[in-house]
Amino acid sequence: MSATRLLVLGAVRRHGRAHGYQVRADLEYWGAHEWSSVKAGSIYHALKQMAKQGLLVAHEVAPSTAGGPPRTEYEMTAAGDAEYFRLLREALRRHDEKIDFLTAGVGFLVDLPRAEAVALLKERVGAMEEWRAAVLQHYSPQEGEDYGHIGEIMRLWLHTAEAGAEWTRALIARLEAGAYVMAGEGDPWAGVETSPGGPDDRNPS
Amino acid sequence: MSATRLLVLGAVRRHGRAHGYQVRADLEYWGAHEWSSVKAGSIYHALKQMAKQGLLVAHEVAPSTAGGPPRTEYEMTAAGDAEYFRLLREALRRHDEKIDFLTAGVGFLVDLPRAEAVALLKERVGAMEEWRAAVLQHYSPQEGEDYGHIGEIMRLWLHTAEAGAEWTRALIARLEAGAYVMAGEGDPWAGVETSPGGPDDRNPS
DNA sequence: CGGCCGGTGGTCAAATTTGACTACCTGAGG
DNA sequence: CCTCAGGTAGTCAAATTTGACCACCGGCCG
Repeated sequence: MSATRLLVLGAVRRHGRAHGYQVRADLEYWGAHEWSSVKAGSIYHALKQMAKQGLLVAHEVAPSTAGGPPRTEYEMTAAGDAEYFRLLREALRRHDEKIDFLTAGVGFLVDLPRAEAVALLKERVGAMEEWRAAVLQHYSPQEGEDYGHIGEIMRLWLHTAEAGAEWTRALIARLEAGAYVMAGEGDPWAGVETSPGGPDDRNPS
Repeated sequence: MSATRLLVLGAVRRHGRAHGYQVRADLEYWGAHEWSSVKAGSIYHALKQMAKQGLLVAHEVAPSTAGGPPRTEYEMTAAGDAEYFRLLREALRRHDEKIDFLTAGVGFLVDLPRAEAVALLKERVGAMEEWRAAVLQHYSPQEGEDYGHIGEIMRLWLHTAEAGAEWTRALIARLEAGAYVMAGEGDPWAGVETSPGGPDDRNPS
């Protein structure tokens, strides 16, 4: 359930067929390096791995148009498409995953039909509320107990979760009000560029 | 800059000397499995690795008090202590790290003198505010631009960051009001248990 | 024309994480 | 007394991530 696979599958799917560098460039353009530490190396690894697992097919391709070593193009398979949607749904549904996974899911949100996206997000909110109640229950100091500064951890998580729930509710409202073009409503990616230039790799922090 | 190393170093430090299972039990008791996916395997790896790097020294020890294979105890070195504080400071200072790293930092907050902790947290808030301004600047839609649903990613991050900043400010206030016993003020860990029992490993999700 | 800078496309080793698995001992129940 | 559940302590292979590095090409500057 990693963000990497979702991002890479999503990028390849967008083009139908893509080589590693193109995926890399897209992710860079989408600002993925800002919120999801996906390094260049992981992309090539993920492509190879997923090809081995039948989620993609690899095509060897001649030395390329613009200098550099020969490149390999990858194409989605039916299995890859299924896995993509499985990951996408998990990303939106689960509240107990790393935030970069959710973020990647949001990036591909419009690949789902509107009703399903809303349903998944509502499931998310519900799970967060349950979780919140469970934490409060478990950590409410009983007689003579004192969690000391450890209580701060709980506060931090409750605070973070509350913010996440708020954002989710707002997104649901926007979707229900008809925001964005979703799957089955035309081309969701119209107007949203993929990538004009290449990535910028220098000075990786 | 991983949460694992900070957690493991912190746990060993707490006991002065500890074997892998003890660290594992502590983390479990602290609820670390709830917020920081640190798996048992990683703990043993981290211990060995850090021993190899001179942050810990390994002592071979006889078959143990309570059944099971012989265990290895690890002890902090001066270098380990320095690394611990380096990680701890980074955890509190950086706003651009994964949340489990921050959480681990909070767990060990009281190992720092009060003034330093407050200073680090203030640095954190400052950095978040700058970051926020930069994002808003960069993503304010110009003439004819439309980020479409990609704007949701930015909203999510701004929202999350805002919640983090709020929590941080509140924590600073509590610290300035004298909450908790910090380094140099007595025993910060008085009353806060380490671990009474063992970890529970079944049904790992 | 020579050199070199930056973009292109990728490989590689090392570190880390993950999840399953092993092996031992103790105590309770039959 | 036997067995079996469960706690104790850790290993291992496979997957993944990280960060450094390589090789090639086009164009620009002097």
